[in-house]
Order: sequence, then structure tokens, then C-alpha cells
Amino acid sequence: MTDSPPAGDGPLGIGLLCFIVQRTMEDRVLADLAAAGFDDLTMAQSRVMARIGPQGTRVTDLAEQARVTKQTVVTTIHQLAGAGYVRRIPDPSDARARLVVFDQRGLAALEIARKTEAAVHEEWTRHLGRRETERLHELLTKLREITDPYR
Amino acid sequence: MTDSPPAGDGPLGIGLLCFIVQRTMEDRVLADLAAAGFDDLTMAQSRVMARIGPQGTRVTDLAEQARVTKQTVVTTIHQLAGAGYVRRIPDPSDARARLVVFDQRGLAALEIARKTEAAVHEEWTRHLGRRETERLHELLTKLREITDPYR
DNA sequence: CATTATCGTTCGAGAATCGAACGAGTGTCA
DNA sequence: TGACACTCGTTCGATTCTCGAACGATAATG
Repeated sequence: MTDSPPAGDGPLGIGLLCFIVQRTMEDRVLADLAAAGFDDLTMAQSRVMARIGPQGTRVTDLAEQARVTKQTVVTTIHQLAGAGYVRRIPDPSDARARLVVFDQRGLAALEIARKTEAAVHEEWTRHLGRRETERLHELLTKLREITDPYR
Repeated sequence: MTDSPPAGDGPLGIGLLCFIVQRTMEDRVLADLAAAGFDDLTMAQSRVMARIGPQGTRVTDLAEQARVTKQTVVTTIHQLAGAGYVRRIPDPSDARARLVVFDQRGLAALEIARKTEAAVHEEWTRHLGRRETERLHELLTKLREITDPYR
């Protein structure tokens, strides 16, 4: 029973509520990406790609952030690279490592994703109110301090 | 790029933050279940089982709540039934449907899951404060109004 | 320099998920 | 009542996702 079991008829737990919110954002972004022509992106690929930083990110770090193993990331990055979304460059600071960076197609997709995310955030802000949305963001950020093992 | 892309170095989006929180709860519950002897439960199985209500839940409803297809739920329920966690009874109100209900082993697992969830919530409350945790819960519940298509 | 740890990778297998289609039962409405 | 469209759970087949184990190359430690 991963997450809060709603087997009781009481209110949903925070974990389950977070699932709903997170999944909604995922679906929205993925839908908009598909509509914009990036219809070859899967959810698994998207989840990994979303963790790539502007200066590039190591496979190991991507795995930690996305909560999957390195093997999974390697596979996913291979797919993304083949589709022109990312490419790998040597890490200047470590000859063992390689940095996964956005390629042209990836940057274009990133732009769409950013816009969608902003739009969804706006929707949420309209529903909750600006002040309350900020509060929610603050609380989640504070909660991250003890829930994100890789901070 | 499912979820908020942190490619910018700014703060994480609400979607991504929710992922971290939700995943943490999932991991904790699953770990405690495994430690309590329910080590045959996978995350996918747990996610579906967590949606079973006290009076039983239809396959279609489980699919909607867990955000997977009916086929996936059928497969998962088949596994869970084989392991003694759930069983299927006819739905009195609809001869087409069947209700998935907890079996003995499922109830035992549910108890563990409930305890763990409560313990994690307590941890979070200690970190955020009682008042703030309630606020977080309220905000997420309110956000659910527009993010849960199957409410 | 020797040893230990980390990085990315390959291989192989298992798990998870979906699309399409179907029989059984329900709801609707002329 | 009867015809038609819809829903429910299910099966089959295929694809995707994910992991465990292991390895060479490089880094860090002493």
C-alpha cells in the first residue's frame, strides 16, 4: 500500500494528494509536448529529461533525482540522444563521467514544457489565490528538506 | 519534460516537489511492509491496492484512481489475489462488475501501511509544525478539486 | 604505489503497461 | 417490449520500463 491508503473513507493523505497533483502536471506537459510535435516522448523519457540542468547533468545524478537506477537512465538517455533531444559531452572535471546536455530538439521541447508548466501554475494560482499558492510552494519546499535524500 | 523542468537553476516547481514528497511516502511504506514480512509486494501492486475502499472497489475505478488502464489493474489484481491480499466478489448492484476487496493478508498489510503513513505524517508535522502541516493538507485538498479528474 | 570507490556501460531477464478486441450485462428510448 | 449503444471485466499480444550483476576505465585514499 504505497502511499496513504484511502481504504478508510476519511480524507486523503498528503502522499496521495501529491500523487494527484504531480501526475496532473505530468500529463498536461506531456500532452502539450505531443501537440507541439514532440509526440515521440514517453513519460519515462520525460521524467529523466526534466532533470537535466543547464550545464548538463551526470547519469548518476539523473538517476538519483528521477529515483531510478543508472542502468535505466543510460537506456533512456540513449533513446533521447537518438531522437535528438540530448547528447553527451565529456565532463571536464572527471574523465570517468559524461555530462548529458540538451540538444537542439531538447531545448525546443524544454521551451514548450516551461510554458505549459507556467500555464498550469497560473491555473492553480487562480484557484488557490496567489498568496495561498506561494504558501503551498513554500511548504512543499520546506518539506523537501527532509524528504529529498539527494538535495 | 514531464513535470517542472529544473533545467533552470531556480526553485523547483510544485509538480516536481510533489513527486519528491509522494515518492518518499511510497518508499517508506513499501520498506516497512517488506520489513513486516510483506516483501512480495511491488510498487505497482501497492499503488493499486492503496485505492481499494473498505466496501470494495471496481476494477474500472481502481484504474482511474491509479491512473493506469483497466488491463493493467486486471493483471495487478490477479497477482494480488494469488498472493492472498485481495479477492473478488460480485457487485450486488451490477452483474457486469466485480468488487475487489481486501483479503486477510491484505488487511494485515493495510494495518502496517496505515501505521507507517501516520508515522511519516508525524515526522513531517514535527518538521513543519502542526498548523503548517494542516495548511499544507488543506491546500493540496483544495488543489485536488481541479487536478483530480475522477473526484 | 596499492587499494578502494565511483562512473558509465553492457547484457540479460523480469515486471509493468498498453492497444485491440470480445462476451456478458446494463441503460436508453422509440 | 425490443433494438441499439454503452459499460464492465477480461484475454491476448506486443512494447516499454526497470533492475541485478558484472566490467573496464578513472578517481580518491592511504
